[in-house]
Amino acid sequence: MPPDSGGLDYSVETPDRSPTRISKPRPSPRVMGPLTMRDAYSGTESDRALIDTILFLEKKPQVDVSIKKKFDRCEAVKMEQSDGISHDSVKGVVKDEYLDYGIKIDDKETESCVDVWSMGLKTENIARVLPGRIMAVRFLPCNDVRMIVAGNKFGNVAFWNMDSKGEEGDGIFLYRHHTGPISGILCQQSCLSKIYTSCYDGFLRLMNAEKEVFDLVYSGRFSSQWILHEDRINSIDFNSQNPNIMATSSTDGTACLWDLRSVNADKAKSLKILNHNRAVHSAYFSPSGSFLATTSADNTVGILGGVNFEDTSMIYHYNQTGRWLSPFRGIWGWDDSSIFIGNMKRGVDVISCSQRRSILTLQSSHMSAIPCRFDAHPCKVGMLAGATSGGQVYVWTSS
DNA sequence: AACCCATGTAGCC
DNA sequence: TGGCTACCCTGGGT
Repeated sequence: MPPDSGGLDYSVETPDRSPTRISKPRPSPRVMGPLTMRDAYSGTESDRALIDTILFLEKKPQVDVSIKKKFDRCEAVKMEQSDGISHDSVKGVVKDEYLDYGIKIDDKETESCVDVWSMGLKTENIARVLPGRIMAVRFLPCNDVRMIVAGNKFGNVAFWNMDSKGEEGDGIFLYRHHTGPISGILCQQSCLSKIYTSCYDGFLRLMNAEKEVFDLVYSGRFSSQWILHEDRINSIDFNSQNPNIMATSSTDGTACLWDLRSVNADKAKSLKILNHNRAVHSAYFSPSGSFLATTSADNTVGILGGVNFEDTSMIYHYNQTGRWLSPFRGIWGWDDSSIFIGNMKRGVDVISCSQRRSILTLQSSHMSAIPCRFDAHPCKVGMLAGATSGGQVYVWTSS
């Protein structure tokens, strides 16, 4: 998080409507639930999203039972050629030197900390956790429990405890958390029980997972605001080395780098603008902070590196997801070596940062849908989650 | 400004 | 098994 709150008003308000737990009953005096079809069709809750959710809970097995094979080793497909790479500049970085942005350049060709070729998809690591399209997926940053948090377009949030197989509900707990699509989920390692969710409805909610208490922490009121883009902002990311440096991506076709210290002034001026030909759906810093990866509807993934991110490489990657899938967003793995991004062939392309090209595709016959949104486990290297528009979550692990 | 089109998934028959 | 339809309300083209 940036050191400056950016003028956001964090005062707590009484929620307009308490989010409601809708999974199988578990004793908790603080929340409503479980809901029934009668609830769904009567009173204020009679909206389509809730009905869909109830129907899903009543009818659908939560783990795909059609899967028969026990274990499917990753069918890694070697990319035949480096398609459409343009190397504008991939050289000339200065080692061990702090530059204008306060970001240390690391040009070492370090060995990747994970063998991406060994990443595989086990059937027990596949589950349908939600109805409808998953908009955001996150691992709980915890070494002890493999817990996944996913949010869908209806405003539901699911918790999937991957370690509680065979238990009631297969370790999947579903909450009605928001009234619109979940735009983001934030879990912090320092306090695992606090999970923030943001929503298209303008609300930011904090869930205390231990007590199952939900609080509205932010309701869209600004004491100040910045106009950074001409169109919708699709992603915000902060540099791990210098949290004053922020990256945004926008439907206006640009990804921008900002210095929050100067953005606080009247006029916002970006440090750098990367122009794409179409909407930019993500701009994420690499774990070390030395690189920025952008994903755009113009069918490119951009990698910015070098001194003040002046070296730009545009890598061809087909990103036309159409109307029913969430746009792809290339995420970084566990170091600066690779970027993971979904493809339209029900696979996950792994882009090598140093080679500036796709080096392999993770594929599996058990994937019935295209994974669009991803998260790399912050504690477990090689554990990657992908979420689909059908509510499934796939979790790859490396051997 | 109005309209049209493509896109993938799941559930139903 | 396969064909049909609802979903959805984007983003680009005409």
